[in-house]
Amino acid sequence: MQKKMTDHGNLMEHSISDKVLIALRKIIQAIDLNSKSLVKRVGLTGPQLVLLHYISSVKAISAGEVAKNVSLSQGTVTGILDRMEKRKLIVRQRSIQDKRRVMVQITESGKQLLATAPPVMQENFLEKFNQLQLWEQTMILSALQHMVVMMDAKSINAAPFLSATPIEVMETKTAAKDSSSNS
Amino acid sequence: MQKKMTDHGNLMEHSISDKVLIALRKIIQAIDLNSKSLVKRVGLTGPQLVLLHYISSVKAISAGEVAKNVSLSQGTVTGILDRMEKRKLIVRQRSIQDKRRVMVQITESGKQLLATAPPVMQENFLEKFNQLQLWEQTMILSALQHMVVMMDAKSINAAPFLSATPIEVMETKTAAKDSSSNS
DNA sequence: TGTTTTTAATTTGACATCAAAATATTTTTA
DNA sequence: TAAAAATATTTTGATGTCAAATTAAAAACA
Repeated sequence: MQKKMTDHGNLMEHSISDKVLIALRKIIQAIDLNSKSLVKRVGLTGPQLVLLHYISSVKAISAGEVAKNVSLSQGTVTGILDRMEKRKLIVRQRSIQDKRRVMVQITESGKQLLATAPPVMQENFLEKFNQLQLWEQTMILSALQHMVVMMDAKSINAAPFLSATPIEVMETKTAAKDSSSNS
Repeated sequence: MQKKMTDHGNLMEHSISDKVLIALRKIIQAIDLNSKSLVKRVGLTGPQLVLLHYISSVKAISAGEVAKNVSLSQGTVTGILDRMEKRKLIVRQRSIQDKRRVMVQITESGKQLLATAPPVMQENFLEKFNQLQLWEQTMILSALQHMVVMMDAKSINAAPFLSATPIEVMETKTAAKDSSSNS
């Protein structure tokens, strides 16, 4: 009666892996909630903010590069850019050298909005996290990274949530057959 | 010139908290990818599978209870149920005692599908996780739970991803008043 | 009894997300 | 040069997600 069945409380015994997944789910929802709250506070969703940050960190970049660097699919990025363009936070312009490409740039009003925007991640979280002892931070990180490995998340090359990590414009030479793309 | 900081003080190089967030993102994407791969393998998405598991574990349950127990919003559940009903994996039926409520039940073909379905979470992950030493599992769990607290995830009461943990209709709990819903 | 409030579910509208298909434009090849 | 292959983006179609609005019914109230 205590092991596999719940008599009437929802307190059935979860296995550790169950608990892990529950925690994971809560984290995911927290992130999602934060994105929704961002909309109200800034009028931008989390993903939009991530993209905008990234775009603002380089002078001009192609849509595909953006997608790669924030690790979203091209189609997803197209949609997000659409919305941001409609609101004049960014501009798109076909490249003249290569008319397949679409270059993206942040606008003045995009910059302004960005200036007033909170970090992508909950300030709340960052504050608390940064107050932890270094060993604690490290432990959490390593636990998460262990999770990543176990979940066999492909090499997703995810960009961070909050800081717009450039990756350096690289507009000069993307072509050719660069063979050394290992990491 | 690349070593500077952004306006908001975010480091260009990844801080630990950045890395935490990157890891988190990868985990989220892994979960999502798994859901997408489920569709191909079983024809059900992750959320659908979670719901179906849950529904199969009780004789009949209202849509709202389902939502509560898998911690999704009512509207979300309505949509998922719509799709599953269309595919005859479940049936919906208005309660006679209380015509606001909609009772949900799994069908035979739902059961059959479920029987062939893999766990909601990557088998891959579970296998690896369960091979870990207990202390390692515990450490990971506690790290995640620490994250949850820091993210101030409201009490979400999330149901586990994979095991359809009943919660057993909990009729006695909710209201002390009406006791005439014997089913 | 009738009115108000509460509750359950669905609808609506907005967003994110992906794979796959469709377009447009190089680049490569024959 | 013309045809084929590769690349960059957008579209399409399906799903999930939520809050807020709506609809229906029950409960509380006066």
